[in-house]
Amino acid sequence: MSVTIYDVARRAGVGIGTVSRAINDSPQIRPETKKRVMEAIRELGYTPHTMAKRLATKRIGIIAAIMPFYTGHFYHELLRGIQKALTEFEYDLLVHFVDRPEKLRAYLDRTLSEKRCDGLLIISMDIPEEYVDKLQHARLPVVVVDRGHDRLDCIQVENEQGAYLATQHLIRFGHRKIGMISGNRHSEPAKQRYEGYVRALNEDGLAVRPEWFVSADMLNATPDIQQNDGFNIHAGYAGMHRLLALGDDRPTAVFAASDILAVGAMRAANEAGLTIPNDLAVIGFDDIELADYLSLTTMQQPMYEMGKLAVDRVMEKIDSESDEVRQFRLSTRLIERHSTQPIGS
Amino acid sequence: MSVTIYDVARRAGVGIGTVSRAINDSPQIRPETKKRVMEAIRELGYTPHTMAKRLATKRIGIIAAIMPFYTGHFYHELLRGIQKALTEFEYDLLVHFVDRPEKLRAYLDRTLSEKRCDGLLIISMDIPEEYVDKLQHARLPVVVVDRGHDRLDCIQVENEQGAYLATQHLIRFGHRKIGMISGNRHSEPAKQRYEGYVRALNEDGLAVRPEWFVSADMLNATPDIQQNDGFNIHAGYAGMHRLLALGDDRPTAVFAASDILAVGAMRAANEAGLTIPNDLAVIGFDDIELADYLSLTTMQQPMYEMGKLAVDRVMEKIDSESDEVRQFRLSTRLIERHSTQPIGS
DNA sequence: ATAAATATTGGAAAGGCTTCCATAGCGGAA
DNA sequence: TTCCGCTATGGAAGCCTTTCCAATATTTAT
Repeated sequence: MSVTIYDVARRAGVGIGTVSRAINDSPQIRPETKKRVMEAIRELGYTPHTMAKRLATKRIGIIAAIMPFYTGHFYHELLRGIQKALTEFEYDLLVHFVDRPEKLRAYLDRTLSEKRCDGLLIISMDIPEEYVDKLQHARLPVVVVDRGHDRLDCIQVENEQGAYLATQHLIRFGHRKIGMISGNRHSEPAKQRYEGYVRALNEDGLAVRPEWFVSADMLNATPDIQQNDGFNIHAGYAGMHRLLALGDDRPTAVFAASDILAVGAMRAANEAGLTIPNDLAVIGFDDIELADYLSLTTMQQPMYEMGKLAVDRVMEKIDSESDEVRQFRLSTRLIERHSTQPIGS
Repeated sequence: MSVTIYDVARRAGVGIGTVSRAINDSPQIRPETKKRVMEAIRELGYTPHTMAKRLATKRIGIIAAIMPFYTGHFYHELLRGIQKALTEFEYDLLVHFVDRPEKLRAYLDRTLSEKRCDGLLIISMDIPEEYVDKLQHARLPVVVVDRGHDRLDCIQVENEQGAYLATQHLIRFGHRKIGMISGNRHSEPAKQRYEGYVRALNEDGLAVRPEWFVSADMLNATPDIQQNDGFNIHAGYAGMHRLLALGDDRPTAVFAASDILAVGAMRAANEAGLTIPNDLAVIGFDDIELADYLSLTTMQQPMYEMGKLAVDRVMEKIDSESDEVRQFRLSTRLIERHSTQPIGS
């Protein structure tokens, strides 16, 4: 029914092996022969059968990405980096969005029981221990993105260092009373950023006051506030309210563990009649689109690079078959805008 | 090397056909035989080879989605719907983000020359005429989402009707001077929404004043303002500035062709000292996450349903092999919040 | 008990490609 | 002219399923 290499071979007066070599840019073929084959291919309108090829080569040409069902700039940029790199390898991207942890298990089971991709990118998700074993046993190349891992390859941003720099930035500008608003404390990035915040404060001998730290899980457990692991606008808003309730004892500057938290926080502050940065300085983390628009000082994460690196690494693993595990850490960059300024200026 | 059905067949003491039947829940097998086979499968740790299966069945189990590289709630929800439906069919989703129209061509060429999916969803994109022919000729099931099309199956929201209802809502609240801020005029949704806006005005005998209509392409061609086809926060901001420059002659209410435009517009209005909804009413279109947060009245698009419907339809086409072309239109719903209120209340 | 109908089963063939090995063709060295 | 050592070529075998048809086992009807 459809045109196969046999048809092409007959038409070009060559063997099927030669046709295959012509298609795959093998050096083992005379240029003129190749030309004749290519001509036959064009005449017959031949297109290679992808599945047959995959069966024969055992290469699928697909990388799967599993990621949480969050929206936002972070994933957008990450995907852009992934896509860019993948296109260069002529690989396709299979995405699977996950909204609940059980779904991750289900998907991993399916991926492991049917080989549907050559490699896997697990983004912003914690991997149940038993699946780490399964993944390693199946020898499926995996790169964990936006989370650290000791037994799997991983790529993450220097969260601790970034938070340290952000807090230091506020200290440099003369702030002594520095609060932090965070997503759920138990999430990996939240923990690391908290540590960086504390380190910067300690280094300058500033107080780490428990009441100046608010995280989403400390607030009402409304679905709004818990979504996206507590990194959402509502948590930022409610968190800031909590800080403002402290009255005169409130922080004069706030490090928000993500830009979207900062946006909610700024809104609460504005509504309370505070102007930013005069009455309150705010620094975020991520550098989302809205940050530029609202002139929010923030720590930029190299998301695009992270995506690219993740793909490069997983392709490397696919090719090498080596079991070596490598951890990558990318650094953040301070983007100064107008939500922070030297005190008294 | 790897375990195949032959190994399973030998172990279970049956033929390979029987193994295949056991795996695929064929009714043509005795329950006890099936049990024996399943046992052998477990013992050997057999997993079916996906590519071989695909070669044999000519079913790939993948739907590809091509979509623009926009971020935002709209695509988020759409993907959620797509994913949900696909999971039910046990199909995978291949996504390809496109940032420039040439890329669309390149991807379509690749998709057409190698059969890498069973069906295609083309989202929010205009399809070059020549590719319409190619797609039809290749008999690849295609559903166009968020755009109309006369020769291909398509699913879109009732843009005209939605805009009509939005404008009518403003009129009902007593507004007579109603402006509109839009993305690029040449984009399909922008055109349709403009028509709805005009229809509502005409119906009530209100003036359609050219200076009350601003679209992204009428503004400075900075990259910021042109991104996302003019449906972005910067265009909303600049557009509102333009309207405010009209002084006393400015509209008292504005229909923004998307929520994100409305957000920019509201910001400009706030900065100019106007309060919403008292000094200016604003209605958006989309119902993005931020709309709820900012209490923006808007027209909600059934994006999740759209995604689900798109998948259902493309699966239907895959199964039926019929060439029938169907157009779907989903209606929008008014979500009243606080950015609009009856005049004088 | 026996024929007829039905339910199960086995395995060859098909699906379309890559790869490997044997063979053919070629130019240059002896 | 005869070999040798390359490169280029042909095509069988292999990748792993599904499917179809023939063969066998089991029921059911008589």
